[in-house]
Amino acid sequence: MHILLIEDDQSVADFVEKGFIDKGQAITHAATGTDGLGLAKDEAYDAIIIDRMLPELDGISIVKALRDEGNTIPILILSALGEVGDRIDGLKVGADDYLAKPFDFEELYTRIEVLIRRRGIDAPVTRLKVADLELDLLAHEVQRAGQKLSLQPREFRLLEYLMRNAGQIVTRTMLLENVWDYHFDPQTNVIDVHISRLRQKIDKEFDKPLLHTVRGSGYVLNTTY
Amino acid sequence: MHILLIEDDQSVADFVEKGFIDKGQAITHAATGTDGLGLAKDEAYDAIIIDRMLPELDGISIVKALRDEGNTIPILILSALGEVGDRIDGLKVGADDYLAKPFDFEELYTRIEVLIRRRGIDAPVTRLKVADLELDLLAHEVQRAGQKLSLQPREFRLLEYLMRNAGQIVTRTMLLENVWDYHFDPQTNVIDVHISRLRQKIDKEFDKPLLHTVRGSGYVLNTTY
DNA sequence: ACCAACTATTAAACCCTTGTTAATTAACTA
DNA sequence: TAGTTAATTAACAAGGGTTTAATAGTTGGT
Repeated sequence: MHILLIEDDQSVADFVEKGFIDKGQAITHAATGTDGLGLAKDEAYDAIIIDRMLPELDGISIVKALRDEGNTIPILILSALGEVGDRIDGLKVGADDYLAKPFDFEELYTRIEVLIRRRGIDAPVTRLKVADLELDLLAHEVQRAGQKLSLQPREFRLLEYLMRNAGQIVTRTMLLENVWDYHFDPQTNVIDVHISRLRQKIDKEFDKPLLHTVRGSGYVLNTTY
Repeated sequence: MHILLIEDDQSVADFVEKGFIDKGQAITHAATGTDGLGLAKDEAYDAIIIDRMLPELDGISIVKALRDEGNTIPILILSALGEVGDRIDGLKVGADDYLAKPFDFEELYTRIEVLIRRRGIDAPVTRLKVADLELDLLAHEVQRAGQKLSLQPREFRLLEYLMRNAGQIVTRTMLLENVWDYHFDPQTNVIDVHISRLRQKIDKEFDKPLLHTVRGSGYVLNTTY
């Protein structure tokens, strides 16, 4: 995971940074609210830890700014303020958790883990991604390198199955069972035909082919096999 | 929202119950872990507040039991234990938040609000439901009263649109625009034909019809119009 | 290098979905 | 109640997606 820490107090920042690094996690530190907000907007972090009291742009304003533009990233507010009212308004404007200073690093770390875990649990997979190939299960849309591709229903199901098993060899029997709902061998080359058509759409016009043949076994979808 | 409180200390329970009632929220109180776990499994709550120390079945075990069977309901642990290690292991086994006694009610309430809010943000709509009719956008599956129905692609889009606008009158023009992507009048009765076909599948074999005609205006999907 | 087995491509046949038409039935209005 | 309009449904036709089948191309082993 990759965390963004927005904290002006260098000693606190060092303490938190060291902790995450020791855990083998990536962390980026921004010393001012303005810098932090910029990073939060541009980069893709898994969660943000924000100090409530910051010069120029304070923590609450950063949370508000991010939520206003539809950003749903998990946010934990860090603060020295002890009053209940103060604790609460960070949460009210859209933060997900609050921790009072001084805090124990293990608790901070666990709370961050919980926030990220919860996000993963609640958000079902609606979009599959393999390299620059993306499949949106809700919109029923496929894109490669940003450009839309129009697939037929069966091609879509085939690609979905291949993407769900990306990196693993998918046998003909697996395809027959899961994409065609056949529980017998049709004795024809239906699969070959559809693989061929799929290739023309997802690989033909692009540099690196993603759909590879594993002779004697089946197919794999992967960047490099 | 409807909260489940599992707490053996009657004075704490009264305090929390009164707070939620004052906020106009529903709350159910279980005095033992066993009762609480039973309720959590049977009823559909929006969140659970569990005391960590309980006779017979303790809080941690309840969390573990629920998570083990795949229940993802938001859980907040309440406890008198002050040690960091103790605080953390509630979170580790699957709780979403922890609050130490004594606590301020406003903080408890806000934290519960946050847990419920986060769940709503992260979970995109992947399943539409109108009465006993359910449509799964991801699996592309339709069920009524638990039994699968197989719809054609256009029928599926039609039903999806009707369900997204359930309770509201949907005009022919709206259907033409949104289900057929026609921006003109085809001068035929395409819609009528598809409505008819859809009715045969979703209403014919069932007691109460859900798809109603609003003469001169369009159609409505609803239990009682 | 050759052969056998496997895979890829193409074109045509087939079948299913969709849209049209038209006849029937129901609902509203005078 | 008759006349008119709107809605329902069955049958047909067209178009397109899917499968088949035939042909060409690869790969790996001897």
